[in-house]
Amino acid sequence: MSASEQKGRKPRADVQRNRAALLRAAQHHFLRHGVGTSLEAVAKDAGVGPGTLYRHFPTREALLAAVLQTRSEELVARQEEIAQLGDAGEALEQWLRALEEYFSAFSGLPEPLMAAARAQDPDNPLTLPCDTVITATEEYVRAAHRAGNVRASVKGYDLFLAALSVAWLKGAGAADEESLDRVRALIATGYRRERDTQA
Amino acid sequence: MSASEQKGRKPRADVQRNRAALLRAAQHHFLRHGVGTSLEAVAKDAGVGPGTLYRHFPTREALLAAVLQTRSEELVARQEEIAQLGDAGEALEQWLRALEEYFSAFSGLPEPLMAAARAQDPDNPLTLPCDTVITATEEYVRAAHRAGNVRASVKGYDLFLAALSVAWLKGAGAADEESLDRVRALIATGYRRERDTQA
DNA sequence: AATCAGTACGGAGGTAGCCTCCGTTTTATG
DNA sequence: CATAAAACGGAGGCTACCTCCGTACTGATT
Repeated sequence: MSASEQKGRKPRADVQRNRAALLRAAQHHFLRHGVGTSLEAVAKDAGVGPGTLYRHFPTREALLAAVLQTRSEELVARQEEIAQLGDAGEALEQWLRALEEYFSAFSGLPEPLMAAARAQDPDNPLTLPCDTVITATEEYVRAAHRAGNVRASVKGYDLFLAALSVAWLKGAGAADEESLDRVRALIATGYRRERDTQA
Repeated sequence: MSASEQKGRKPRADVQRNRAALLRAAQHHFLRHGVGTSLEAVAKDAGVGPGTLYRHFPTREALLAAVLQTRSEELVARQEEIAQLGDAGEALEQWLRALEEYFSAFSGLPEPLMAAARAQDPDNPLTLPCDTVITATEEYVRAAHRAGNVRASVKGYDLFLAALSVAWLKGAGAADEESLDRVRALIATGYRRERDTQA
């Protein structure tokens, strides 16, 4: 018993079934309609009543965090790939790109993530993943600092915010890919340390 | 008769009265609770029924645009101040700062502005102010390009998006002023053309 | 197999906000 | 003062949120 398991009773079958159905339905709806989607619709789609949904996931954030779990695992995988890279500057760049994709998983996701990042509310289920990526970003920045790839004034949290902003721009659909690429380049130019200023 | 006035009948007194009361109440509520505030509460506060509110302002955006009018005028005033400046780079910088403040007038404002900027829907009352500031930004960027203060790859629309993003960060309350300042600096470093790379 | 107790289910129902429709009231005008 | 056009306002239909509690299900025990 590592922590909070095996209370002596086998978990009920319907609980697991419903939880899985809810997660499946929720992912579908979040993808299709963004994080603001109707939770009642999710419940109906999963074939359960609203009460069941709220028992499993007391808040929208709880459901979101659970659905996001899959993406978090992808992010970890990306980190392992990135670890293969020799160049710390390149690693940071790829990490920021991965972050941005993570934040763009569902339209409207940046909003609650930001709220969680700021509030540091231990009851918010998004706080944990949020803190995790912030810490990771800080480490990438630290490495890039040591390698001299990034301006000294740049902090990890700043780049977290920048990635979140770009994801917001993307998710709100306000910008075509070209504009987004130029904004990304703008930010990259902003944090990179000039070693060879090309012309 | 310039366009659509003086239809032969004097405008009713109650119409003007109610409109003014609605605008006053709306500004108050937008300031206090953000752009997502309850419109019914606004109506009640203005002392009118919901029907009256919706007759005057058929959509939330219409009300928002009307309330924003005052701020737009402030922005024009800022433009005149900025016009006094000799340096195009300085002018651009101040304009972006003014833009950011404009976008931060109410919490949640960047969202509908972005939607309006993208959709180009002539029925959306926010499209006009949005286009206006985009055009103005493009002009400041053009001037700064000519003066050699800004990288050639940077477009006005990019900086509009950047200002909107910073306003979003600010309004969502996700960042302390220090972080925001560093993000602003990051962006500024990104668009400025390096002439004297300070050490 | 049958019972039992604990757990989970589900949907009814209270709350809130959106927006519309239409009978009533206000208003400018002759 | 009479009249018609214009505006009012609130009732009501809708959707979504979230909770509460009687009922149903499930795993354990005998």
